[in-house]
Amino acid sequence: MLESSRFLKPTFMSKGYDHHAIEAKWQAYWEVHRPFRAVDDSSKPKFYCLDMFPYPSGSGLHVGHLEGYTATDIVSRYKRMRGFNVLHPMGWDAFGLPAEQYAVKTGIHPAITTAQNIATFKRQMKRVGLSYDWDREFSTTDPDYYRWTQWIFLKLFERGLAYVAEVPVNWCPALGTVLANEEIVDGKSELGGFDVVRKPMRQWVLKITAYADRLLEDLKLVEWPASTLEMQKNWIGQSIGAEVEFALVNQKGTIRVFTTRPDTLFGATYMVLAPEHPLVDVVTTIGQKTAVSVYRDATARKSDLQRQELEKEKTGAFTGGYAVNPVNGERLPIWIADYVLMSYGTGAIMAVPAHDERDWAFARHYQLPIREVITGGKVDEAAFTDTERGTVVNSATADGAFSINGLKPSEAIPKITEWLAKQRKGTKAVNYKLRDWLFARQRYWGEPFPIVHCPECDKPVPLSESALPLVLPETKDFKPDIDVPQQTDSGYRGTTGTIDVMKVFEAPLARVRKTDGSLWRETSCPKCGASAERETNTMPQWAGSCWYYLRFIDPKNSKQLVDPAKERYWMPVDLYIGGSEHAVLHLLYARFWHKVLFDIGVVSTAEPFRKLVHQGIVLGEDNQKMSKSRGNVVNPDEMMDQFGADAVRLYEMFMGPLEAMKPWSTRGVEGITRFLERVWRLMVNEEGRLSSAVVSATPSLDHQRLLHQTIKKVTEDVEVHRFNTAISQMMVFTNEMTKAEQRARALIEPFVLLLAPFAPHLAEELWAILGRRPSVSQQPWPIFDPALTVSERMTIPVQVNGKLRSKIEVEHEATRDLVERLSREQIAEWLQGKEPKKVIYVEKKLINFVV
RNA sequence: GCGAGAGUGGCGGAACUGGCAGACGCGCGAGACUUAGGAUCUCGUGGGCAACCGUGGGGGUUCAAGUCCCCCCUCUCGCACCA
Repeated sequence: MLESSRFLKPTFMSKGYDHHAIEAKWQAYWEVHRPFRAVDDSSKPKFYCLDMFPYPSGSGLHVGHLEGYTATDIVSRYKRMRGFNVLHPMGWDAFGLPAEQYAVKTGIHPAITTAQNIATFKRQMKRVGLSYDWDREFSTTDPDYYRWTQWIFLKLFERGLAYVAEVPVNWCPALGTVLANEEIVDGKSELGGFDVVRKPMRQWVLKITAYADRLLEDLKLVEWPASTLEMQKNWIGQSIGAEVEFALVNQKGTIRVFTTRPDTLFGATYMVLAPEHPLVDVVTTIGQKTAVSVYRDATARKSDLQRQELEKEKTGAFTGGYAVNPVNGERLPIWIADYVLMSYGTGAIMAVPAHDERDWAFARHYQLPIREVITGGKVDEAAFTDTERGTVVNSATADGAFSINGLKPSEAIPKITEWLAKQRKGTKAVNYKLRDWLFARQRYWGEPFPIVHCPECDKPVPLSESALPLVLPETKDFKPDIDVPQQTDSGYRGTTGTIDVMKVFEAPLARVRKTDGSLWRETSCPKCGASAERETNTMPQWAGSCWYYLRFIDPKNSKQLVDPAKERYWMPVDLYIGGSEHAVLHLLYARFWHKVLFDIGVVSTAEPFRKLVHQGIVLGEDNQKMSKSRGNVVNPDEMMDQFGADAVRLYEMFMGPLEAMKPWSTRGVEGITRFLERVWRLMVNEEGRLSSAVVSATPSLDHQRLLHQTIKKVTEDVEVHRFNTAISQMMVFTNEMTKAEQRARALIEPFVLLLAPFAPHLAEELWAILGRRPSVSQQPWPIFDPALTVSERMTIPVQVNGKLRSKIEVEHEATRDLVERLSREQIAEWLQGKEPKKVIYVEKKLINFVV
């Protein structure tokens, strides 16, 4: 145990500011005294300040991580000094593919690499001086944690929000697993960039679509970046329109279509079904059978990527069948075409080529009629899709009982929708782009599903809550399969010859044997006792990060996911900082789970994260994205070796606005080091003792003003996360104080407090040198006197015709008359004796003579 | 194509509701202290000899525009046949 008296004496140094010694000393102090622990039963106001917890990769922290972590650390330290009870925790999102792929390659168990990586991350974080409450640390891979992840899954299952379905999935042969839509970028896996194929598969799916409306609506409740709100809205993709029934000609049945433009119903000239639509077989005539089946086969062979290729010609086939337009009784030919997707809306559309670009292109290609029902465009040349311009025409029933003619499209839409509903020909309808969330992965390193498949019960049976956690069994066989396809330039190839990319691998858990030699998956049904099989898929990495912010509130609770009283005290997260790459994935999934937990009474808030900020990407010195191959990766450990943690922290914040993408500059870190050394010399002499320049005398009024202006600027900037300008103000203060021969304690001490959240090690040491007791982090934040933030003299720019011609200096209380009189003297040569047409004086700002 | 954000010195970036463009830092230049300086300190530093010109380009509103309005260009991010 370190004796605390050690921290009362300044570290002796012969050569000025020694960041190594100072940082080691104060990190040891914090380790012993734990000033950053959050207390649950506090009467203080709370502040929950959260970082997106990292996946502990093998390469350690990078400077991009540090940007966000430093920002939340400054806010946390600042809020503590402002009297808040701050919860600032850290943990590990440690399930996932990289550790498992490493295990496949090396045979080293993912648990081992994960533990090593966590140790590295934690060491680096402590070295940066991040003020986490380490008592609350956990990893998503801890059985005590994933027990509750499994528990939430059971709740989802109970409520019918987790179900097994045979759905077309994104199968990645190289990774040997299915992927969520959100994990695919441009037809390739987000991780590794491997090709993904579409195939039907029996899978666990979470019914996120049941929450689509609330996920959209509640975006109003949060303070998030506009771009992120926009991305979530787009991803949810709500569109409001109508469903309309078209009766088939000469047979029973109707085609139901979804349209956002019911106002163009009278302009429909044909119908299109998705090639997979079940009615295709019904409507296809004998004569068209061959053409239809040829087209369907061709579509089935196409990958999603091919099918979605842009600028390609629209293709399709006529089925021979017809449907009736409910508003005018017209017979419309029914086509199939792959531009209509089975997965959206009803998988069928009414085609209005005059007012829809896709229909227009298709009609052109197959020479189908184009009928204009909204004037205002040139439908021979292009589809006219505007809803705010143009007038509806040719849109009345034959008997004249109903008409939308003469209306603007945006007016016609609600009118015809209402009429369709009354006539029982259609209904108002809302559609979402959002699809249900494919939740299973055929992997080892993830949370096992607390589910048993029982042949007797003939359905998935949940484990009881008391059986949790269902611990991930031990194995040495992590491979997705014996033969994993390798992706080459010419497509997939197996390691043992040709391979079927459509082959489904058994998940590794299916092969795991217990010590007695039996298979892990062999078990008995919790419901009927019959022999049954465990689910062998595992949950995706997103599962653990969906609710971790709740566990930090009550990390050791063995009875509940979180204690309700503690949850009510700490939630919501007040500030959440992390990368924008999670704008849809993690942030949408977490919001979904949170709403489910809200519905079952586990949480008290509708939304988990009140304020969200994305730190910008840190580029290499060459202005390029940091990457190993470019060799421009900046290593935080090396930077800290050279310049110290405080300098790295300060520089991270000084680079530019938190949200902006900006390049690293080692020269810039040097500049920051010079600033810290100047701060040091402000109050410490050559021998490392308190400088004789530091005096107890009352500071001059000018210096007091500078201090109060600095307190004001730093305070306000920290509140809105503008750390770069806060630091620049501290530099201004330091530069001014450096010039002064006498530096009053009354100035220096508050300044050290301002510096403390930014450069905590240096601030602790300076505080000690000033003879004060630690910890500086527990001192109250300085308060500024507004009266002292304004100067008593002010400089007024004098303009003639808006051009700066002179400046005058006057008392703060100077009257307009005085300012004008003094100004006229200054700019006499510009006025040349003439009387100005107009004189504009902006109080305490500027005076402008118009001649 | 659609949506969001952004274009300011040699560089990173400041500039509250329209009111001194370029704070602060880097770099650069000069000087001081020095045996020495890649340490430190001081001063200077948008362009132009100047009148003047300068916030991506072009119009406009205004006494006054980086900031407001219209048109255009470039870059970044996201979505992408979503009916």
